[in-house]
Amino acid sequence: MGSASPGLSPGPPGRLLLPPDSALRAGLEKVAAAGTGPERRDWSPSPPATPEQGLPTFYLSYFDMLYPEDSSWAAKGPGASTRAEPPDEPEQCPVIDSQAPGGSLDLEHSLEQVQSMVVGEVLKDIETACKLLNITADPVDWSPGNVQKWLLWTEHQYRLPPVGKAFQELGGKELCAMSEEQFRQRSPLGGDVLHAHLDIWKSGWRPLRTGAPRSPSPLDCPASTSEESWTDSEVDSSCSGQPIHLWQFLKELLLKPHSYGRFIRWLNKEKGIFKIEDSAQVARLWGIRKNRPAMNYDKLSRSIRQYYKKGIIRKPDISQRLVYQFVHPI
DNA sequence: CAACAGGATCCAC
DNA sequence: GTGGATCCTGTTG
Repeated sequence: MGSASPGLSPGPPGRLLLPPDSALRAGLEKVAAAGTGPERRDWSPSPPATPEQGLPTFYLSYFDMLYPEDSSWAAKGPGASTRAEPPDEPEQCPVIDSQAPGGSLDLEHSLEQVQSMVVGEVLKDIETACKLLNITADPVDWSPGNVQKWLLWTEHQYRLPPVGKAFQELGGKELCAMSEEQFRQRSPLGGDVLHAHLDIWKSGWRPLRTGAPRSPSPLDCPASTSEESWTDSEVDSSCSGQPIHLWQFLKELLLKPHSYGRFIRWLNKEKGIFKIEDSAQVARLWGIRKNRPAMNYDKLSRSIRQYYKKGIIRKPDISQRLVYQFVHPI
């Protein structure tokens, strides 16, 4: 890893270039600016959960795809797993480095590709959050409980200071009606960023509903085809708002390595063996999903152990700490 | 000390 | 009844 995303300096040169009419663009740029400015606010009171700080997860997750850690993005086929760096065309990222003289057309095309990739990732993340939180994509529909879930989630994802209390009792409609200034008043630290995130949601949910042109997401409902093959169809529980099972939730996290790979990841996907890298974080996510603020790994692991009898999850043959195995990976 | 195993109880659906 | 959540005791590495 080491160097932070090359060519992604916060200033105009590395700015996200989204379609000019895109409301998403505005939100993204606001969020990006808030997170990467020279006077970037460091409000995480506790030591960050993950080592590779520097950029907020928001940024990281969208640029992970440009410099993929997980092979899924590289799409080199199912076999090319683990962290073997993609040997071919490692410089897929078309940004910056406009060395090629007269290559402006190519550059534009490349930038368009990057834009659509970023927008696609934003939409995918919104979808994922919808599923994991069991909320609708349109913030206007949110109940006060949904709003709190979203706040918790966003705080957690983008390491914002805790602001949930400042927005208690607010429904989605009220939230959406609030200006950035009002956000700032309620939450001087991070209120503006939160507003920007909400902006993204407000403009982002539409394509999800209307089927506006965009690349299909592996997490679309109903389950679509992707290299994630076996997990997709089974995991897609939360589309209909049914209560999600723990094993489904775990698989959903495993499906998004570029978002949750720091918390939980496959050790051997074919065999269904996975490792919980950050037990506290996984438990916390599960708690958010189930509205159980007191959730911890002790309780979560007890629930996992209930799966032993049911033949859903077991300990792998060589038992290791925090490593479990899905009994029926296919 | 954190992870692990599993019994017991409670609760929502 | 099912699927968890919670609490607990005891074990293990």
